[in-house]
Amino acid sequence: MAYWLFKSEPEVYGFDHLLAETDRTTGWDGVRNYQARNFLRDSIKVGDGVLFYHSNADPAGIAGIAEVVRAGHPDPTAFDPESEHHDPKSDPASPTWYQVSIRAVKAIDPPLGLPRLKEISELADMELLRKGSRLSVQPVTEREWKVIMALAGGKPKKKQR
DNA sequence: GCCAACGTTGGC
DNA sequence: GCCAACGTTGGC
Repeated sequence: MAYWLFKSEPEVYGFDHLLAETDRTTGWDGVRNYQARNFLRDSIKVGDGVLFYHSNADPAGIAGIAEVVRAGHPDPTAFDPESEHHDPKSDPASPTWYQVSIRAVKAIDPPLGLPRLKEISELADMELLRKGSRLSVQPVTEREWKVIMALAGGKPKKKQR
């Protein structure tokens, strides 16, 4: 069991889109970065937790929780000439690009905004918060996951301000 | 819209 | 293999 953060622009595909899918499930296609591809192909397993992050958004932040329901398999959009993610260089016999399938678990509404996340000292080392970080599929530690779950639970705390 | 940070491409 | 040019990401 491991934890991940997936980025998406909500104007393109937000957590609401995932909730609207059949069985709240979709293939996470279109990833065209090798480091992210390696996670999708090799590391992400059924049952892993996913933080659904809205980038280029107002507000930018974690908008939902999902779970992995299918491990890495070839991304069909790479072979589809109609797809904007088509990659003619990818050979179906030895695919370049992979996807996993995820299912929505629950929305975080309102999202956990980026400024809020930056305030949490236990999250200071998150890949997401590193300056210049662009990785669209990234690992999250168990500790970070638990902290975020607690924040997402929305329970009032004494120290809240 | 700006621009820093990053990844990829291609000439050499 | 080096690295400049270019395109993209993503916060602000």
